[in-house]
Amino acid sequence: MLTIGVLAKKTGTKVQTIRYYEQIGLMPEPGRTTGGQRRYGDTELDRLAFIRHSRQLGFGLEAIRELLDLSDHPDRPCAEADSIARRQLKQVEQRMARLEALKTELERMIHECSGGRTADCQVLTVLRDHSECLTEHDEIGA
Amino acid sequence: MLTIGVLAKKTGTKVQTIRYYEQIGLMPEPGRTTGGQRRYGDTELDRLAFIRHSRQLGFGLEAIRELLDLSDHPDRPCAEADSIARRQLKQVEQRMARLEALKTELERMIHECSGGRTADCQVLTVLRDHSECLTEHDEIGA
DNA sequence: ATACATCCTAAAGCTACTAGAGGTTCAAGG
DNA sequence: CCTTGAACCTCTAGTAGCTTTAGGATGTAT
Repeated sequence: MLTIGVLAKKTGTKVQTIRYYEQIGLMPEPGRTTGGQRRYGDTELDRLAFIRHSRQLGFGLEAIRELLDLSDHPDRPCAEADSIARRQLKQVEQRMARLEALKTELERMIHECSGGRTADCQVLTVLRDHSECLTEHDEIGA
Repeated sequence: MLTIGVLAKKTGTKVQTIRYYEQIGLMPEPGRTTGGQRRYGDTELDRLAFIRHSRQLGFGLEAIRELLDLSDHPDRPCAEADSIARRQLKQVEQRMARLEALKTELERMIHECSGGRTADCQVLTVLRDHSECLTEHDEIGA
């Protein structure tokens, strides 16, 4: 039986995050000691590891909820899991494309900065006037 | 003199967002009509355009606050603006590197999925067991 | 018995907005 | 002058995914 602190360490999660996952129903309510402290078993350890690993791969909590649900039903076709993963991949690719454009623009800004007074600073000039931009970009909702 | 709605359209911002920027002190309190409606001039238009463009390049609101401040003092050296931009570039590069690793892993997961039952689904298997991963990755705080 | 790390709950804070409720003002047309 | 309807106003709450804080209670080792 693991305390919440040990579980946290084993999975690289913060204690509060585990309680948060419980609160939103992503983790089950575990057993408690007579004093009211949570005690976990291996099932919960596996589940939390799954959640954390999915988070590391960028899946959102709702997607993870679906994946966990699929994982609990071994006999269903896996097409759905596949499509969730594909969706995630598409998002990652989109984010990368945006970041690529930003990177180019930032590099150009920095490159052109002559290191003088802010009045002549290219960094600020570019920010002031979008038409100075050579690349299209629209992050913000990225 | 511009109404908040016109200013919003010109800068591609939502009306509420402009009010929000005012609330957090990023935009100044503008003049008002006798009826209490906000009226803006070109100074505010420029400032908002600067903010929006900076956001599009991924700068956070605090960084933008600093950049605006520098922009207001043309005689100071621009080293600071330069370093803010470099910081931002570094962040973008880090995010890209992380996304690259995620992309690789997601592609592998999807590629290996045979399309059968969830019991054999590679997508779920990989999520279950981090040691199945071939790449290092740690997004989450990305 | 006592010390001290760890645990508990509940509520607020974070980023950067967005959305909604419920009411007021402005500009144009009749 | 009066009405209509779009756009404005404030205030509050909600979004994701946690983190932080406050103020106690518990568990374990000595």
